[in-house]
Amino acid sequence: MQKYRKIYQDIVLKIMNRQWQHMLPSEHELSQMYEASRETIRKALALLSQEGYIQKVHGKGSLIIEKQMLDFPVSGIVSFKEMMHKQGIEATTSVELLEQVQADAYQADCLDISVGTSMWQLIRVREINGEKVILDLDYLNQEIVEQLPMAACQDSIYEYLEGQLGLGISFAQKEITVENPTAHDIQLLDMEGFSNVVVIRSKVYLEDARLFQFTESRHRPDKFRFVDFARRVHG
Amino acid sequence: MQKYRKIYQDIVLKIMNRQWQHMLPSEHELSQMYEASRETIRKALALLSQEGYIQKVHGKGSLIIEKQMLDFPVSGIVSFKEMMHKQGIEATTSVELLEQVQADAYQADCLDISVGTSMWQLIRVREINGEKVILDLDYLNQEIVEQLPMAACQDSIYEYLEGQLGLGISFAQKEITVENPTAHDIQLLDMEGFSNVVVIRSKVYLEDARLFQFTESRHRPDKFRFVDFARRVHG
DNA sequence: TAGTTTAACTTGTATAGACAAGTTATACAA
DNA sequence: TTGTATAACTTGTCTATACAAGTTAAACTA
Repeated sequence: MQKYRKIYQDIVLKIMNRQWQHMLPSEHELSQMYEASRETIRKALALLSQEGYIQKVHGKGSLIIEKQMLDFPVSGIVSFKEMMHKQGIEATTSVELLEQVQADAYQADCLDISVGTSMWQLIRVREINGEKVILDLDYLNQEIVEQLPMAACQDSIYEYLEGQLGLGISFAQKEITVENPTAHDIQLLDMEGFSNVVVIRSKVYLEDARLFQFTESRHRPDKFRFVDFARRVHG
Repeated sequence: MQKYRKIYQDIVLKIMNRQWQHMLPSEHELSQMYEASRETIRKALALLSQEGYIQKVHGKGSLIIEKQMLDFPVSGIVSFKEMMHKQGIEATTSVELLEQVQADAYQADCLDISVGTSMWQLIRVREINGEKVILDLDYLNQEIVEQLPMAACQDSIYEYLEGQLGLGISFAQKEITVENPTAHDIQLLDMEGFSNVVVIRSKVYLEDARLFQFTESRHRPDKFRFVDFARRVHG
C-alpha cells in the first residue's frame, strides 16, 4: 500500500485511541515521525480532512473534530453488511428474487444500457430485530457482473465484487426522497401504521467510471437515519 | 485567489459549456495551457474529483462525469437562498421569531455551550409556490455572532456572516430523519394530508473549528429531495 | 504596566524532478 | 492473420526546495 495511505490509517487509529486529544503534531513533526516528506504527510492530512477527522487551521495546526463515535456515517458508499457490523446490530437478509432478465425501458434508463440488454434483477428484504424494515431492489449490468451467485446476495455483494471479481467500486450518485408505499412495499415489509417510505436511489460506478449498479433502497421511516459530513465549497 | 482554484473554476466552466465532451486534456497539456506545474494542475483535478465532476483513471486520463444538470446538489453546505437561486425557483422567507435568549439545557447541548449563555433563536417559514413547506429553527452562538439583523434573516444569513462579519464557514455535521409533525409544524406549515416531516439537524462550524450554528430544518415530505455524491473509501 | 515589535513557530501555495505503474497503438515476428 | 513486444503515452507516488501568510509568545520600548 502507498505510504500516505498507511500514514492516514495510522493517524485515524491514534485519533480513535485518544492518543492525540485536541490537536495533531505539526506537519514537520509528523514528517519526522513517519520518515516521510512534508508533502506526503499533507496528502494523508488531506484525506483526514476530507473524511471529517480533522480541521486544518492556517498558522495553527490540525484540530481533531470530535466525531460522535455513535454517529457512524451512513453516508459514503458502505454495504449493508459493513454498516450493520460497525454498529453491532444483528440483521438478516432474505433474497426474494434473483434472476437474469432483459432490460425493459425503465431498467435500461436506470443502468444507461440499451433495452433488451441482459442484466441481473435482485430483490432483498432486510430484517432487524425481527421486523422487515428495508426493501432493496437492485439492477446490475451483466456485461460487467457476469455471474451473481445466490451466496453473494445473501452475504455481501460488494465483498463479492471487490474480493472475487476484483472490481473497484469508486463513486455513487444518490437521491433521497419520501414516497407513498407501493403494494409491493406493503406485501414485503412490516408497514403497519406507517404511511410513508424513505427511498434512496443510487447509481454506483467503478473506478473506470462504468455504471454497473442501480439500487432502490426502501426504508420504513422509523428505522431510517442518514448522517453526513459536508464541507463548504467556496466559489 | 490561488492559481489552482482559478484553474478549477475555469475547468468547471469548460465542462458546463460542453467545451470538453468526454475527457479532459492530459495533465501535461493542461499544465501547458494554464502555464502551471503538473502538481498545481493535479490539485485542481483533485478538487474536481472530490466534487464529482471527473473520475481519474490510471493510465488513461480524467473522464467527465455526466452530472444530471437538473440534479443540483442539495448536499454540501448551501444556503436556502443559494439553492433556490440555482434552481430558479421563487421562494419567500418569513421570519416568525428573532430574539436573544439564554440557552436552556437542550439548546446548550445543541451548541456545545453552557446553560445560560446568550444565543440567538430564530424561526423562519419558507414558502414555495404559495405553500408553506419548510420550517427552519436556528440557534446561533452570540459569542461568535454578536449582531443578527432582521434583514439578514430575511435575505441570507450565510451571506451576512461571510460578507459582513468576515466569518469563514467550513464544515457541517448533518442528520436526516423522518418524524411525526409537532403541533408547531401543523400550526406554521401547510400540512393537510401529510403525516410525516423530514427533519435535517445540522451543526455548522467555522474555519477555526468553532461551532456557531445549530439548525433544525423541517420539510413537508413531498417537497423534500436530497441529492448526494459519495466516493467509496477503501480501508 | 501596557502596548508594540520581532522571531520562531505554524500551514498554504507553487515548482521541478524522478521513478512507478497502467493504457494504447504501432511495429514486428511467427 | 494473429499474437507479441515495444515505445510512447497516460496518471500515481514521493521527494526537496522556496517563499507566502497566519499565529503565538517572548523580548523590547514607551
